[in-house]
Amino acid sequence: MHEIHELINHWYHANARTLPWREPGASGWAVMVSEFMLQQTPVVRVLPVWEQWMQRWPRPQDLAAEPVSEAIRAWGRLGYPRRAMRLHAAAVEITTEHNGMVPRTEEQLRALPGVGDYTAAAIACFAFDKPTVVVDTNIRRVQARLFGGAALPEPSPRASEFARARQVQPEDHEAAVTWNISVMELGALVCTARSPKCSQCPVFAHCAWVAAGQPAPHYTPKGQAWHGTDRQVRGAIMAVLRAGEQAVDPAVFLADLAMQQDPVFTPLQKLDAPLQQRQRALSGLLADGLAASGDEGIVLPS
DNA sequence: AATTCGTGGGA
DNA sequence: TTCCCAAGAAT
Repeated sequence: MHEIHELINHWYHANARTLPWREPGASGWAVMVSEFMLQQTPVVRVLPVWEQWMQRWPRPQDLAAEPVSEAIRAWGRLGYPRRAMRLHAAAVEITTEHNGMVPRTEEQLRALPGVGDYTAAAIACFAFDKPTVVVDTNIRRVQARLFGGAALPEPSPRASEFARARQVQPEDHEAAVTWNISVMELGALVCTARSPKCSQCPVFAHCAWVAAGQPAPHYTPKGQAWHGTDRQVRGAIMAVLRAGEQAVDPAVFLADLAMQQDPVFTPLQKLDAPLQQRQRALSGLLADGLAASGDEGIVLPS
């Protein structure tokens, strides 16, 4: 095990990507913002948005001083805009409850909106050098192969995976901190979900999956439906709200009106969704706080 | 515990 | 073109 630790940590030092939130001077807030944006979103798409975000709101209190609508707009097309809402709420909480300082312990981080087990462990480790047990989709996949001999991890995270992750963690504090990011990076760059680059793997000779002859997955991942879903409609509505400067008449969202020539409405015009679904999607957004009812129509929440 | 929640690039 | 899926969280 000790040899595997050294091989992967050494591989990381030689092959890690240069990312702004990994720079030595990166603040806890910088890491936290990156972790929110990286939840289910690839690095390459996060990079430009993160840069703008940090430029505009270099501290939690800078974001907290603005309405949620600004956070949702600045989130752009990263997807899952509720993350922008939660990041803003977390910034407010940090400002009011933590004196503007991003908490350093997993427990305090975990209590913030939008921070689950993974994100709490990740921030504590990457920003504050705590030897936490970080378990993300990359780490789950690497460990499923390397130690479990399986092609893929279980469809959803299990307690046994967390237990194994803790079990294989280096004892040394500094080695453990590096291990978290190293295994994650290995999963992102080499031990990928589709067509892993085993020829480049530093622990090829130790891999249980390779030793087993690289068996196929014992299940087939179920795809994520998109066309015709409420999410698609919600996305179109949010795109209109983000792009527009003023309130939008609810009727515009709910009916196939001959909408203005304004290109702002093209996401809706390209939509082929029945009235009932539009209604449901809009209601959902209002209920989630991603949209609000203003005097003159639907607006981003203030 | 199973679902829901955006988006877009690559295979 | 269609399908996969990417540093998850909340319910």
